Amino acid sequence: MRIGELAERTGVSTRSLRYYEQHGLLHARRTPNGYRDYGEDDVRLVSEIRALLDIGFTLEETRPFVDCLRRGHSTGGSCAESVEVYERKLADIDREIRVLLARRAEVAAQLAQSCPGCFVRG
Amino acid sequence: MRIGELAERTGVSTRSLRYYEQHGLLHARRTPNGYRDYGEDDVRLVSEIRALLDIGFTLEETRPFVDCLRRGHSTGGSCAESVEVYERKLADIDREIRVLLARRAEVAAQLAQSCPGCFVRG
DNA sequence: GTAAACGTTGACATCGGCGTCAATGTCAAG
DNA sequence: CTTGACATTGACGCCGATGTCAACGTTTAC
Repeated sequence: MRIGELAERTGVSTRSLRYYEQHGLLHARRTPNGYRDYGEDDVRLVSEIRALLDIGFTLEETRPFVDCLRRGHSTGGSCAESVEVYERKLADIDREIRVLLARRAEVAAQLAQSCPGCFVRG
Repeated sequence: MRIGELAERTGVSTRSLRYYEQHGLLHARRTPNGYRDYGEDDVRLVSEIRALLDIGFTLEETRPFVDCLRRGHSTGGSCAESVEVYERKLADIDREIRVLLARRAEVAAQLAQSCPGCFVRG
């Protein structure tokens, strides 16, 4: 299928698809006229990428998952490297949450100080 | 005092000080030779800006605080507009935290699924 | 007089994922 | 032949705060 169809079926813009390819996450065959030619498997790959990006992964971090799928695994996460990324990501998220909680506390404290009448739930 | 001294006393780069001024948060008198000339009060203003930026406020959001100080209040947060920003910020942070928690859950779930042996604390 | 240290403005680079426009090629339908 | 939908590559814009460099003026100390 051509890029337009892949875009439509995955809900990803053609711009993004080319971007993914530019970064080596997607490989497209070319038809004689130079058009990109994708197979059914690519729908899966793109879906995996999107799902991960939506959860906050960077494009780079999706690479192990894509590689994993391409190696024939049923899930992008069933490879050691993917698991590592999962765990790093969990740690990242936890760190971010701690930062936000600390920040929240600080803001709440300052608010309480400068506005004694303001109640802050939490 | 000149910009170098203010930078040193506040721990803020001269680049940043000029940036704050460019965005109307700082006003500097000029000496005859064109150098910026700051007063003691400006140390306070800059400290307020930095403190807020460090807690995750945008430069724009620090404006009410600066204005508040400039109007003679002892604290940047003791004005109605500042309190509003505080509250908006708290809401923002809470929203971000919720997003991260949801994200964390999702990542943990996927990890658990693709790596049944991996334990995830939380 | 001259070097060092400081000041000035202006402009480009960063980061990430993508929108968007431009200039141009391809192909199917009328 | 022409129109329109689709494809190609390349490049700029965005967002926010700041680093950094350039090219130049000022002050201080020797």
